[in-house]
Amino acid sequence: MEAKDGIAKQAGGRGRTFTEEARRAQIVGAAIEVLADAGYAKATFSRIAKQAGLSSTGMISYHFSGKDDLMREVAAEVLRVAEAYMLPRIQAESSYSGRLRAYIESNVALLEVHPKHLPALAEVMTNQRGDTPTVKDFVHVMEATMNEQAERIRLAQRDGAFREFDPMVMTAAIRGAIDFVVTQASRLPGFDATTYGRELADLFDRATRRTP
Amino acid sequence: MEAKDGIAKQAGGRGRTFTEEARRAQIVGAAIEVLADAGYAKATFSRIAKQAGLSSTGMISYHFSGKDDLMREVAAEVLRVAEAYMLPRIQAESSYSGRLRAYIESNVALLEVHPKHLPALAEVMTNQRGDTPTVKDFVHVMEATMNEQAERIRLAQRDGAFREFDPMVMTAAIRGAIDFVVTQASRLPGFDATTYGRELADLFDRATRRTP
Amino acid sequence: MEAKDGIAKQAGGRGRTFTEEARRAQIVGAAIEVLADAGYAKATFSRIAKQAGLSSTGMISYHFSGKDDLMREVAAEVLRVAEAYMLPRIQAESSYSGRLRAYIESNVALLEVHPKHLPALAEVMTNQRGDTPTVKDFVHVMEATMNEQAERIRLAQRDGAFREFDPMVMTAAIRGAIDFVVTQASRLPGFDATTYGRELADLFDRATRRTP
Amino acid sequence: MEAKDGIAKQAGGRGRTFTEEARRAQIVGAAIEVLADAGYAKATFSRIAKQAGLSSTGMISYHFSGKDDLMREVAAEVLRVAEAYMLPRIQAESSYSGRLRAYIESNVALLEVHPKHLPALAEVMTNQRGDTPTVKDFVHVMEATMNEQAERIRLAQRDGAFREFDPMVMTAAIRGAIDFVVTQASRLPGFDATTYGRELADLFDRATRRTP
DNA sequence: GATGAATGAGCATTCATTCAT
DNA sequence: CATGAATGAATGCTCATTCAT
Repeated sequence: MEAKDGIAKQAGGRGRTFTEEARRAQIVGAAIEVLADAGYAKATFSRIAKQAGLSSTGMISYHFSGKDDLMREVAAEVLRVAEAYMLPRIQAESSYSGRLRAYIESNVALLEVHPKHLPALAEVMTNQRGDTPTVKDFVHVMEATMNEQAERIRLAQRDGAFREFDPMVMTAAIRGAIDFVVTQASRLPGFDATTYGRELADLFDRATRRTP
Repeated sequence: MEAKDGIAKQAGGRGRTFTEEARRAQIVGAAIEVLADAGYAKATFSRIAKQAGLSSTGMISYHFSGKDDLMREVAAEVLRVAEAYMLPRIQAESSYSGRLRAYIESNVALLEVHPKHLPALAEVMTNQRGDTPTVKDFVHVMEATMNEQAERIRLAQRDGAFREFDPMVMTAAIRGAIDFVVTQASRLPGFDATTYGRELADLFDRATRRTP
Repeated sequence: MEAKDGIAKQAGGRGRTFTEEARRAQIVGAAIEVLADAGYAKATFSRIAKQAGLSSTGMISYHFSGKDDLMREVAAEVLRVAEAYMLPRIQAESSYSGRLRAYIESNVALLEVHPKHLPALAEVMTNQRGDTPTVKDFVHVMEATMNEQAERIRLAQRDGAFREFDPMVMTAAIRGAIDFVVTQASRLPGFDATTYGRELADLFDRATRRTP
Repeated sequence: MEAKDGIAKQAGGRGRTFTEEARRAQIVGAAIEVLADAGYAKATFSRIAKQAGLSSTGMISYHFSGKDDLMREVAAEVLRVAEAYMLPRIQAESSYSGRLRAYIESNVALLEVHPKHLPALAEVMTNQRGDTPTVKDFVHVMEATMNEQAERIRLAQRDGAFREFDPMVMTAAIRGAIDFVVTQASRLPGFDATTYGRELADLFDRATRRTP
C-alpha cells in the first residue's frame, strides 16, 4: 500500500503547534487501535477518546474538523507508515519480478510490524463511501496508485519480463489478495507473516512469469 | 416482536403465510439494494423501509426479530442465489482446473446477473463482527467453505493436477481477488464481467498449473 | 378483599355467546398469570396472548375494547373469586372480633388457594391511575368497601366490642398489612399462609381489643 | 454514554463537577415529581425532561447511564432524605416502644415534609422487579432493613418490653400499613399526617405491648 | 488550548390498536 | 368469529457536534 506524496504532505503542515500535533497523533493512534479492534461501526468518538485516555469527545472535535477529517488523518498516517516501510524494500530490488515480490512481501510483513495499521485502513476505506468530500480524493489516490502499478506492469510486459495479461486485473487481484489477509490475519490462528508473504509472492510470481 | 417474549416466529419451514413470505422477500430485496448502494452504516431500517415503499420501520421489526435477523436473511438469500447460479456451472466441469475456472468465472458473472447481491453480502460480512449471535455461524459457514476449497486443492495436488503451494494461501488469494472486484466493479467504468472473469481465471490457472 | 355486587354483575351479562365467554375467561386467566409473574409493565398483549396460547394479539383486542377493559375484567374476576372464598367464612362468624379474624385469615389463605389472583389485582390497582374511565369506578368500589369496613368497626366500638381508635386508620392498616404480604409472599422462602394469617389476625385482634 | 463502552462516569465520590451534580439533582427531583404524580409507567424520559425544563431526553441519558441508573438515584435520594429526617427522631427515644412510635410517626410525617418522595420510592420499588441489576441490591437493602427491625423487636421481646409474637409478621405489617398510607395519602381528602401517624403508632403500640 | 455540558437528530424496537379478509 | 398484517406513535438510547467558559 503505497502513498501518493500529495496526501502525506498535507498533514503535519505548518500552522500547528507542537502540543497540538502531539495531541492529534495521540488521537490518530487511538483511532487506529479502535478501528482495528472494534471495526468502523464501533469506532465512535467516545471509544476513541477513551482509548486515548481523554476525558471528553469534545477534545477530538476540537482537533479535527469532523469524523471524516479524523478518518482522513488515520488513512494518511497508515499510508505514511506503509510507505516508509515498503518503499526502501521495493527500491532495493532491480528486477520487475523482484520488485513485485518485495511489494507483496513487505506489505504482508507490515501486519507483523504494525498489526493495527492496515486493518484500520481497511475499515476506513471499506466504510467511507465517496460521499464525504475529504475522503473522496483518497479514493483517487488509491486509484492513481493502482493505475501506476498497472503501468509498471505494462512496462514489464513490454520488456518481456512478464507474460501477457490484463494489467488492471492483475493489480486488482494482488490488491484483493493482500486486503483479504489484512482483514483475516487476526483470525487465523498460526498466522506467520513471512511465510504467508513468501507464498503469496510465489503465487503472483507464477501468475505473471513468462512460461519458459 | 422478539423471540424472547413475543409470539415466536419460526424460521424457515411452515408457519409463514404467503403474504408474510412475500413481505419478507420484499424487505430483504430492499435491504440488499440499500446495502449495495449506501453501505452497511447507512442501511438503517428507515432507509430500507423507504426503499421498500413501506410507511414505517415498525413493519420491518414486525417481520424480522431484529436487525441481525434481517442481515442474516440477506446473507442467506445471497448465498442461495449464488449457489443456484454457480453450482451447476462448476459441476458441469470435470477437470480440477476446469472447476476452478468455472468457480471464478461464474462468481464474477454473478455481478452482472445480480449486481447488488454480492456487494450487499460483502457489506454484511465485513461489518458484522463475530459479536452478533445470528451472523456468527455464517462466519463458520464461510470458513468451512474455504476449508473445503483448500481440501479440493489438496486433492488436485495429490493427483498432480496442480503444482505444490499452500492451499490455504491460494484459497484466500482467490477469495480476496474476487471480493475486491465485487466491491469495486460498480466504480470501474468499462467493467465487463465476462472478460474480467476470464482474465482472473487465467491468472489463477497460471498460478496453480504445473509448469511443463 | 371483598367485592361490591355492582361490579361483579356487569361481567358475564347477556349478549355474549358461550364461546365468546370462554375465550374471555381464557384471556383473563392468562392475564392474571402474566400480571402475577411478570408485573404490570410486562403484561403486554403479546405476552398475554402467548400465555393463553393465542397466535395473535388481535384476538385480545377483538374480545376486549382495550387494555383497561381487560384489566377491569381481571379485577372483576379476582374480586369474584375472593368474594366466593371469603364471604362464607366471614359470615360463619357471629362476633365482631371473629369476623375480623375470619376476614384477615381467609384473605391471606387465598394466597394459597389462588396464588396468582391477589398479586395480579395488586398489580392492576397499583398501576392503574384514576385516569382511565373504566378503572375509575373500581377505585370507588374499593373506597366504598373500606368505608363499609370502617362503619362496621364503628358499630363494634359502639357496642363496646372494640376499643376506641380511628376506624379509617385501622381499616387502612389492615388493608396495607395484607397487601404487603400479597406482594411479598412469593419472595418469602418458607411462607405458610395459615400461620401467617393467624399471626396477622392476632396482631389486629390485639390492636382492636378492649384492654381488660 | 453507557458504562459499557463510553467514558465511565464514576458513581459517587469525586469526579463530578458542581454543575453536573446540580443537573443530576435537578433531574432526580423532576423524576420524583413525575413518579409521584403520574406513576412509574408514565415516568418516561420525555416527561421527566419536560418536568425538569430540559429540551431533550438526551440530556438525561447524558447524565445517567440508563433508566435504572436514574431510578436507583431516585431511590438513593429518597432513602437519604428519609434517613436524615427519621433517624434523629428515632434515636432521641430510649425505650423500645418510644422508638417504634418515633419510627412510625416520623415516617408518616415525611409525607407532609416531602409529599412526593415516599410515593416516588413506592413506585420504583413496586415496579422494578429484581431483573434490573442496579435496583437488585436495593431490594437487598430493604430486606436487610426489615431483618434488622425484626431483630430489634426480638431484643425488645427478650427484655420483656414487647409481648410474644412473630417479629417478621409484625415488621411486615408495620411496613405494609405505612406503605398503604404512602400511596393513598394524596387521595384522602382531610389527611393530616400528625394525627394519622399518632393513630398508627397507637395501633402498633397496642399490638406489641404486653398485656398488663 | 482545553473542557464539560448541552443539543437534537437519528437509531432499533415495542406497543396497543385497526382492518380487510 | 377469528386472524394475520399493518400502523405509527412512543420508548430508551447513542452519536457527532457546538459552545461558553
